[in-house]
Amino acid sequence: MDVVLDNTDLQILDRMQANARISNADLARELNMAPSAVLERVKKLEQKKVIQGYTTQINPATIQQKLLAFIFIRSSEGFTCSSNTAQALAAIPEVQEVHHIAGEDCYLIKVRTADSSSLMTLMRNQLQKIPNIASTKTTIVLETVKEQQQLVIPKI
Amino acid sequence: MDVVLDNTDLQILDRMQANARISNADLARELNMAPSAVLERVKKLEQKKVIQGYTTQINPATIQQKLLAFIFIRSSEGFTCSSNTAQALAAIPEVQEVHHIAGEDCYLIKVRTADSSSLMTLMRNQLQKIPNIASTKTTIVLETVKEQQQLVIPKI
DNA sequence: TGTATTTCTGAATAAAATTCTGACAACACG
DNA sequence: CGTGTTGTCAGAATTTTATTCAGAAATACA
Repeated sequence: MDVVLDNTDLQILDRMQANARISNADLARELNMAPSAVLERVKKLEQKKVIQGYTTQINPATIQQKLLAFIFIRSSEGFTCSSNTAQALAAIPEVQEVHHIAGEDCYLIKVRTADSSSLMTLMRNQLQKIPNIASTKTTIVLETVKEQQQLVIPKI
Repeated sequence: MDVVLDNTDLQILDRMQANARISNADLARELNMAPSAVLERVKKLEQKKVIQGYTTQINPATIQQKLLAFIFIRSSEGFTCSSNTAQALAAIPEVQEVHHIAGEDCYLIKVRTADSSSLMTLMRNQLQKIPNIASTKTTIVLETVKEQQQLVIPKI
């Protein structure tokens, strides 16, 4: 059940993480392999769910998402963090991440909105209407220095 | 200087965010346009930096990254959050996000490691050696419910 | 209304993805 | 040892796609 990745797989993942749209032919050239061999590996990585998908990174400012915030959410006393709450949070498009965390708070979510006023609107109209949410603690991001998944290649 | 995106652009971004490796031909079919027209738009979105890149989402558990944590970092008294500190944080591969935040703390970082012991090692050997870091406050993620950038399509 | 600009279609060409066949190596096991 | 199995790979053939281009349609604007 455990997925085993050799050095070639890691090379492929490393390059595809940096550029998901690299052509299979280019990838093959970089690895000095036949395109068919590389393609076969990529397909297997997809099947084995090592590769979960390919996404396009969009400049948030250009799509009216200039504000980024992290919000800690605490459930009402006596309520365990239910998966319903998590699902309700995840259903909101502006909510880009939902993490169930250890400690007193229940969830940490990452939210993108146009500006601070639309964040307020979101919190009033969407978050507060989700059952069992007792309180929130918001952290506003002033500037993002790095935001990128990066492969940590194990020593061979 | 302001980038203007029409409905077609948003359709393209929406589909490419869901699958960055969709073929230009398929995209054109979905939008009922000629491939050349779609390709032209994608190239422009790249030039205008609306599209910042294409990445592959890798299942963290398969590459020995089973632990996810958020760490709040506070600078030493009397030190403003310097960009040097941010750069030092960003240079660590396990540190996947670095946000400069409002409030008493300076930075919020997102870290992925194999397990809690390797997180401890990272904090001792890497974080604590960065100058001007006074204290850290760590939040361990138990379960991630959602983690995906999602396009918020404006009403047309 | 005329003109410039942008965006599109459709066809041609170059390049790439995909499929397939068979070779080769590593391995398990009788 | 020999044999069958499995997994990986290269190379060629075929299908599909990316890319380029000329000109038509649409749009903006003076």
